[in-house]
Amino acid sequence: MSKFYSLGEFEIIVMAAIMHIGEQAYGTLVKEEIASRGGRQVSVGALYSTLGRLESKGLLTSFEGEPTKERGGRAKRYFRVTKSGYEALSKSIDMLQSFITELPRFEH
Amino acid sequence: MSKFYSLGEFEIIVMAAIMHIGEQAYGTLVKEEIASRGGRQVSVGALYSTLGRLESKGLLTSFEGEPTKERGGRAKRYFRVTKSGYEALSKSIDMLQSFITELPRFEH
DNA sequence: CTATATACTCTGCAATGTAGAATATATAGC
DNA sequence: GCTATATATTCTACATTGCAGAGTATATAG
Repeated sequence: MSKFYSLGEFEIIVMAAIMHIGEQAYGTLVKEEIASRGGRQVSVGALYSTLGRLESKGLLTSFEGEPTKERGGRAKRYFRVTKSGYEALSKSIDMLQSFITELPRFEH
Repeated sequence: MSKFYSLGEFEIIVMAAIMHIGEQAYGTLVKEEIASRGGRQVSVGALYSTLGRLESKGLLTSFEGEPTKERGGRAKRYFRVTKSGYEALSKSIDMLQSFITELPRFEH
């Protein structure tokens, strides 16, 4: 029986961003996806420490890729959401949705 | 200009639960609302420390109420979401929605 | 006045969130 | 083959949020 992990807010964003990107998901691209989709600034440190923690819990896996063709540089590390990662993400989203859908209007 | 607060996952749940309850929102009832709506177990400590932190940031306000009519006991402390609290909640929700709506299906 | 129900406060620690410097490693051009 | 530069990740350190349970306060009932 695998442990159930409840995801934090940023963890949800990172996991979802990886799913949106698909096969090409690697650190820097995830960072850009978050910036463009959510309009949210992310530091490299914030992102990679979260990626590492998610992987150590088995919610993500990663493998080495190749450097960028055009200009070179360090090799990419690609990330994939695992089955249990997807389950944790789904549960976290469902729980959140039960609170944030049909949120009552604010009355001063 | 008021500071913008990005909310954590549990903070979102607590704020939303208070809005769902409305005028009668006080600690123990919020705890029950979270348990029934989200199916999520919450300890008293987790809840009140979060309520206190949200209030100290001006996202919630509170005031003393009366004890339970039927059986007595300690007086309730009622909570209300403030205007800036609602704004922070809305922004956090919008950002999350931009990631979790139309989430791609998982493919092994 | 004591038993009990209701409700909140306190204390301490674990987990997540965040930033930016440091490091690694590829290509291009001389 | 050096050096400059672009690409990308790792490391280190600390702040904030999440979480649990014991402890305290205070009302009514009998």
